[in-house]
Amino acid sequence: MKIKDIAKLAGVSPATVSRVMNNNGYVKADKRKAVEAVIKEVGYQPNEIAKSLKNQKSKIIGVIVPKISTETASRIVDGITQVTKTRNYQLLIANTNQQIEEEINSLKFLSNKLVDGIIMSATEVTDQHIEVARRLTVPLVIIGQKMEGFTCVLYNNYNAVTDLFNYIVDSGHQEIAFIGVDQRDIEVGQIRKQAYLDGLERHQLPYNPDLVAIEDFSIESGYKAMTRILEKRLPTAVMAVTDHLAIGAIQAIRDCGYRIPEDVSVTGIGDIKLAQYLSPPLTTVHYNFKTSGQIAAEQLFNQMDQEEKYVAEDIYIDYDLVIRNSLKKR
Amino acid sequence: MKIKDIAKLAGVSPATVSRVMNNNGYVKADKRKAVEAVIKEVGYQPNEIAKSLKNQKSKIIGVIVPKISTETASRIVDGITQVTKTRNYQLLIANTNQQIEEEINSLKFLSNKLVDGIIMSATEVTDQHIEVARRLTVPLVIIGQKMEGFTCVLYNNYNAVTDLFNYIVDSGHQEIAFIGVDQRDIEVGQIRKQAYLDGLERHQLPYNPDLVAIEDFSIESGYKAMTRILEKRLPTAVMAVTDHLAIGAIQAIRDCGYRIPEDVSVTGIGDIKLAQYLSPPLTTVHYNFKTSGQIAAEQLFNQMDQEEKYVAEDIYIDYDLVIRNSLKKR
DNA sequence: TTGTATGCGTTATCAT
DNA sequence: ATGATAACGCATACAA
Repeated sequence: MKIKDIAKLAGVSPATVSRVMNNNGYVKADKRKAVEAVIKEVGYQPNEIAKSLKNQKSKIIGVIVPKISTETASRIVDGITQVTKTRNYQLLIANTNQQIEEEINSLKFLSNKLVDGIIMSATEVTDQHIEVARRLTVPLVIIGQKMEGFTCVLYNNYNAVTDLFNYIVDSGHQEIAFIGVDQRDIEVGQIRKQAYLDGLERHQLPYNPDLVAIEDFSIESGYKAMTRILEKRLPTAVMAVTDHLAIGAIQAIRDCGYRIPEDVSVTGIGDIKLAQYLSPPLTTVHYNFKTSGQIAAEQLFNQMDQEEKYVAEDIYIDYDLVIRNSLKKR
Repeated sequence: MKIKDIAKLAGVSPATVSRVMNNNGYVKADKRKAVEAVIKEVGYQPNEIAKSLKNQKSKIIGVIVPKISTETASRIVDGITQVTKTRNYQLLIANTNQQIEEEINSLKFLSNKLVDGIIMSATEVTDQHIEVARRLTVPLVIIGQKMEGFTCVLYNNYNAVTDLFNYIVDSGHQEIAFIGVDQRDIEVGQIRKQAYLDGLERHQLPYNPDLVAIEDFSIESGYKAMTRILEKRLPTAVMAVTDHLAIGAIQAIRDCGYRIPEDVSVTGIGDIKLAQYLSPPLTTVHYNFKTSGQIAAEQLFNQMDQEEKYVAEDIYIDYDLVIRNSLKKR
């Protein structure tokens, strides 16, 4: 059923039907009523693709995430939908499974006039990313990583880890282990580690490579990393760069017969929903991922709305230290 | 940059460019090379919307979920992407926030030739759902609920709860509380409860309304429900219809000064990723949500591929009883 | 106030 | 083997 058919049934021209559908232009009350009657009668719904082609916009926002089945990603997406729905925009999700190549491809593909703007939650930013991003014909907002020349929504990782580190030291810990991720992830792998190293130095604590382990993002990685550390030395506290890593570490510590937090304290970062329901509840840093999605979407719409060149800006999301019982004062 | 421009730059007709892009029709090697050179040169990417209009298909699958920021939903979506990517299909996500109306709207909207097929993860199926679904011009697959006339991917809730109930009774429990959800959710609210009731009868256990509480899906709801039950009576075991409800219940039980599982045993359903990392690790039923997403997508493609009327079928997803330490033998 | 006709960017049909 | 052109369904400029 297309606009022509409706026109015929209502005894008017296609243009009139279009005017009724979009509520613009002049159309007499009786014709309008006739058209509306037919529309309701046959349950006519316009072809969105044809509209997109004609209007040169799809009312779709592309979202690129490294892995949708992750609490972080799904909360970001939730935040994005929160604001896109007020604008009647739809979300096209590209799940890249942490494959850099997939990410680049999605970036290219989505921009082919399929979407009006793109939000990308990134873990790693390569030169290739930047190159493709520069060629984009639609606005792009990045979440989670810094990318020169684009609006980025960032978590204040350095300050967060610093605050957390200070709190751990203030609680009387001197042997603080660190479980991190690959340095290619600038924000999580590099900055969080740097804050740890700077923390050691600031408190005149020695750097001990035996207390540092680098792994992937999974719970299992946390387990492996902690196991490696325990083979060499027993720290009094462990700082993991994500809650999942912390959970794996806790498991490993228990499997070695130690108690938490009596023997070893553990902290995470992220404050996943279940962090407070673990036992002991996890001391961590709360990031409001949903908010970051909302802000990214708002920024994107800002760029889409204004014709002139926008000014890229970095926006830092607030964080909160969440003190629970997985860390014990000594 | 459109096909016409490429044609001009390469000194050929638009038709030839199209042939090169799609690798069909005849085109001499030298012309092909010329066209390819220009395409690479200017980084040409075809307009997907125009292609969709012309081809009468968008290569987009619509996915309707009640709440994306939920482990269940995101794992289902993950499964769907797993198979859509092999077909070069994109995913359009409609996050309905558990609003029935939003669900209906999405169903209507997505079908307007915007998507080639729809997968809907449902919590409640109303007459309105069915009516709109029947008018759909694209195939539809339902996950999680039964809907007459459509292919449904279902969790075998009755059997799962029955197995779990039997296990609880076999472990020596007689006072078994039940925390459920609203009956409008047929599968989770109704069938799981019916299996509980039938379990009582089969084992000649009395039905005690004081031991049954109905709430929403959240952890907080589990807490509230359990608190209400504890005000009246102390069961030896609690069966919650989701892991989140179980987690809330555990919290409530502990806040009343009881130990788990020594004083009260608790079970969940779903086996969220963290279930095994709780203390005590949660006894639950494992559902492979990712698999259900994959199967739904495969079913959808089956329907999209064949021209003739397909036969709606119900597909049940396997489950596994996962015995952990939140339930104690008496 | 309404209708006719054109074009959005692509593909496919039909000539050549 | 290649090119001109119509058509996909809609919105809009222009004519009436």
